[in-house]
Amino acid sequence: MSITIRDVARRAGVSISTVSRVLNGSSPVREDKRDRVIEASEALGYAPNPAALSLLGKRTGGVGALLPFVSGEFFSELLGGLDQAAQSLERFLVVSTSHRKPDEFARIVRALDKRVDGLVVMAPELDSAAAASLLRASAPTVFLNTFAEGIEADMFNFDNAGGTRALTGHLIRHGHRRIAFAAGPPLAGDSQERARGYREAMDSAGLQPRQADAGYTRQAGADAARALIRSTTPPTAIVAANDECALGAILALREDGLSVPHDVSVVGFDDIPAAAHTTPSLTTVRVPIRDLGEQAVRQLAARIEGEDIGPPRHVVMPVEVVIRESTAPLP
Amino acid sequence: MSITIRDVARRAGVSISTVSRVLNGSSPVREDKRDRVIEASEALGYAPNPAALSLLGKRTGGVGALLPFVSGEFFSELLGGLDQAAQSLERFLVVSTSHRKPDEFARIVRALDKRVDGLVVMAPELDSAAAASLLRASAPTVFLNTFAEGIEADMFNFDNAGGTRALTGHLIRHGHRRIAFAAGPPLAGDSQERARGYREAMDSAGLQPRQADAGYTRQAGADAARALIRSTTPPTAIVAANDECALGAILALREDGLSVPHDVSVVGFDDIPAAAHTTPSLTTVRVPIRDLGEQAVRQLAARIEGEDIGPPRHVVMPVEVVIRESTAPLP
DNA sequence: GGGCTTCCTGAAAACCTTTTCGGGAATGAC
DNA sequence: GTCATTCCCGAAAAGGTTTTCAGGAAGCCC
Repeated sequence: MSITIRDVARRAGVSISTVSRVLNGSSPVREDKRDRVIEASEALGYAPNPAALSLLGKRTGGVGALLPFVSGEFFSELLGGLDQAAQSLERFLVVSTSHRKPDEFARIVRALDKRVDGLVVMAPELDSAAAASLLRASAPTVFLNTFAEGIEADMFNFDNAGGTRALTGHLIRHGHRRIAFAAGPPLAGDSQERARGYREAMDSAGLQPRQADAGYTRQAGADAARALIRSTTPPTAIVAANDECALGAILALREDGLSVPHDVSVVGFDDIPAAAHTTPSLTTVRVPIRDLGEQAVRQLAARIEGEDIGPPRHVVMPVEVVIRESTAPLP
Repeated sequence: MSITIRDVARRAGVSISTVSRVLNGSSPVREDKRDRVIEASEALGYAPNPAALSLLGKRTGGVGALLPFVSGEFFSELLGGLDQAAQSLERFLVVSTSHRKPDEFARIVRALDKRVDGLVVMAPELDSAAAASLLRASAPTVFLNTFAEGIEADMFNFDNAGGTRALTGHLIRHGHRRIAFAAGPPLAGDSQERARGYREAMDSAGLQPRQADAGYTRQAGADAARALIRSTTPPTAIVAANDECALGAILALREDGLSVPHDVSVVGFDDIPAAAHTTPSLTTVRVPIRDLGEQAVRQLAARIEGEDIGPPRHVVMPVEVVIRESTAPLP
């Protein structure tokens, strides 16, 4: 059995109320008793039972992170950011992954709700109705990379559209005209935003957009690239939905005997570590993943503490184009 | 306020005991009442308060993971494995990172202990005394990559020594004689094991081992490689403590105008994703990180359930040498 | 029909802590 | 010396749930 406040009280020869008062400094206690309580508490290594605190409606000290999944370099960076902020705020992180099905999502939220003081939710495929029902859960919630309209909650996003717009513009300035977009999952909000940025850049240059269905995986990128390149009018550049997709595309192009960037330029999104170390290194958009995680947790913590930080904020974090070897001017 | 068992009882017109009995199937309840309870419970969307359960000494459904840190590809894979097993066992994952200081470590363990049913601890730098005191905490514990002798607990490790032994042997068979080892953190058990495997292979070939202090980071690998290569008898091959270290070494060698593998062969350890995608791709040892995480959680869950799975097991998981481009026979 | 068993169900205790309430002692004012 | 005030501190309630205990009703046997 573990040590309870009663053990401390017995050893110090006082009541449990007095122990609680000393340890929380909630009201004055005569000096001799206070000393005895402190001595007993330290000798026994007492720590309050978190379950009892939580039952009393006190803070649990936890932040919950609900992520679509957890492997891959993107998430490893994100987790690093979440963890760092949690550490510095003396909170602990409860990570849970939701495997897309909406009812499972609700179940996990309910289970998590009581265990933590607040939730960081990343669910790009979440729609507004689902997000709204989520918010009825009592714990404060911050959304990451989630594009639900009309939701009264803090939301932190990258400038997805701005990123692909800038990348596509870069290709256009390099003389490319037939630029295709290998799209991500159709239901994901960030994916839709990236598609929008691409289309806007193409439109404003008077070029015809051309979209192929792909996804956020290497396999999907490879398949899409093969389909594009074997079509009657193959593109000279491919804007991929993310880096994984771009890396898959490059692999497929090379297998077809094409050179990147000589024959085809390819760009990605996210700037995962592999983007810099692959050959050719990948022109992409650097997103401040780590920052995103950190800021989200800090904002959440502020809400939890009940600080007066105004109405919910919708933050769009700037992204940065990184030019590397996978793009070249059209000769 | 959230819905309690009392709300369900009121709506169903029974006592809270009856509600508990129906929902847990702990003893028979007459059919009409049972139906009413189930109806009420579903209509209200009732879910038991985890804090109350935990207070009663019931399971919390959580698995705690205590890791040295959380970013990097290695940990992302590990987390993926932990998460996958936790998901399939209907448990949730509480992740906490311990930033090495021993007292902080103890603090986190204490805080985590009551919130979860068991702990997966990865602490390569943990010594036996610390591990033993950790085990006095009541929750079942499984150690990962931790080398504490004489500890009565489940431990899952890779065959670290076997891995470097095999890699070093590979280099020796390729005609290398001057093979140096860029060592990892001196206090980490896995690091010591890798050093041991290297030394054993060198000894049994009658070669002189040569060790340079490095670490598990690129920077450390680069520094060590520079020092080695500028010495009077530079090695023709470097065995690095892990992949990050190897990648750093390769970078430094190239900056010095040397070709890998033509002038110097380099090998790593872990087979992180970047190892396959870098140029030259890295000869290394593939460790079943994901499996390790999965198995650890499964073993922990079995202990928690109190299944009769015999005494603590010390599992050494086999590793696999992956030959790629960063090694070549000596001409 | 009376006594005994069986079955079901409600009351209450237990888990651990914080906080409110009330009482007792000490101190100060007159 | 008496009364009022202040200061401490212990008892008890509350929070949500499971489980034990005990009691009531129904069924069975003779």
